[in-house]
Amino acid sequence: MPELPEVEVICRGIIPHVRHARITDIRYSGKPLRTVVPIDAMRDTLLNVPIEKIWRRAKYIVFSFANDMTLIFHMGMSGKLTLCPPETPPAKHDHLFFTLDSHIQLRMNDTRRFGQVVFVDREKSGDLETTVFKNTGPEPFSEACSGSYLHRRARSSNQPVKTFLMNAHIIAGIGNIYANESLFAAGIHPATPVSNLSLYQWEELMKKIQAILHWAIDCGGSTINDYINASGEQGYFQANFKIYGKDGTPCTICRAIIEKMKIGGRASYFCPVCQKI
DNA sequence: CAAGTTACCTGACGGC
DNA sequence: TGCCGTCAGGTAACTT
Repeated sequence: MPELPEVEVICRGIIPHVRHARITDIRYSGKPLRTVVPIDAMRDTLLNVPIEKIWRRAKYIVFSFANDMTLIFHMGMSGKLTLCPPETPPAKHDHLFFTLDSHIQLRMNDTRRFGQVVFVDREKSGDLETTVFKNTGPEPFSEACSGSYLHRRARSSNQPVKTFLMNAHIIAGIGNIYANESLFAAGIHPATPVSNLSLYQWEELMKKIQAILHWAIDCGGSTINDYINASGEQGYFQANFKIYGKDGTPCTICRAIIEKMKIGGRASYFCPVCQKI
């Protein structure tokens, strides 16, 4: 599921059902996630406290409570937040169950358990950007995340551009799929050393990144309405993949056969004609 | 010290 | 059928 668009879709889907609600009960499967689940702190401080605000930062979903405590979820490779009636039997890999006073249950399901839940105490909650997110790069839709910003960060590096885009310390929210798709849209070979790219190329790439992320959110958004009923909910964007997973098939632009290579240990797809180093 | 590798975990898939 | 290796949308801690 979870790159920026998927996390954004989950977030938008749960907001109407969760905002202003209070958690009345928290249960935990006991299975370890990527980091220790702060079950005691959650039970001690969050029960019956209104949830004030829910938003996305990078690939994280942040819940802030009326008592200034904050809870942050990361979905890892396979995590989801789902809503269901509280009496719904636990599904395989449901790990956290938050019963709400709105007679709904928010669940975190995560097959591979690379996800995490971070509890942030009152003292640090006020300034997440300088604590939890101090090493997280700017949001792709923000002013700070411009072509010139990327150009500057790339100056003294020979990293492949795809690895650079997937580095959350440089720019937030881009994973393997959207790195591949954005580079195809921009006509840039994923192995291109970042120092080779001109300011103009960074500006064009940044526009493609934003357009593709917006498009993907809109596609996922079409399933938001029935999110509460959704079992195995999916966005539509995979129907629009132009390069990810398309090795061996013709490029939609030039009909050349799409190739696959590993870059930084991750599957990378490119058109050998349209994407130049 | 930038950049490559490993570790965390389950499940799906292909080859034999 | 089943056993094995490989791979999967992320990230941080390692090593080189």
